[in-house]
Amino acid sequence: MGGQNSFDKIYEVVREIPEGKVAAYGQVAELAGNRRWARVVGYALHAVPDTAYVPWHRVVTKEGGLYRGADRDGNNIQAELLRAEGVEFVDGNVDMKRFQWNKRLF
DNA sequence: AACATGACATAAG
DNA sequence: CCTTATGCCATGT
Repeated sequence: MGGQNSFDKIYEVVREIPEGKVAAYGQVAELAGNRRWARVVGYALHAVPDTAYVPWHRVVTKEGGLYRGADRDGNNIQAELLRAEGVEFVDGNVDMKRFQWNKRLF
C-alpha cells in the first residue's frame, strides 16, 4: 500500500541488513529518512509483528550494545542469533569495527 | 483527547 | 566522564 509509515520504512531498512552484520539504531533511522527516528526505531522493533520478517536482532546501539535487559537468565536470544550468524562480541558488546553494516560498501 | 513511556542519538555544560 | 535537555513517532492508559 502507498501509505508508508515510519515503521514500515524502518522495517524495510532492517530487512536489508545482511546476515552476519549489524546496524545501529541511528544508522537505521538515517537510512529510513531521518536520523532523529532512532528512538522510533527502538519502538518500531519492539512492535514488530511476528508475521513480518524483520531481523530486529541485527539492530544494536551505536556502541554495539544489545537492548537493556538482554542479559537476563541467559535467555538473551539476540546475542544467540548474532553469534549464530558469526558476529563476535568484545566485552559483552558487538565488535562494531568489524561487524557494523556499511551499506555504502555495497 | 491528554499524558506518560519506550530496543536511542546527539549536543551542551 | 556524567548529567540534562531536545528531537521523533506510535502505544497504552
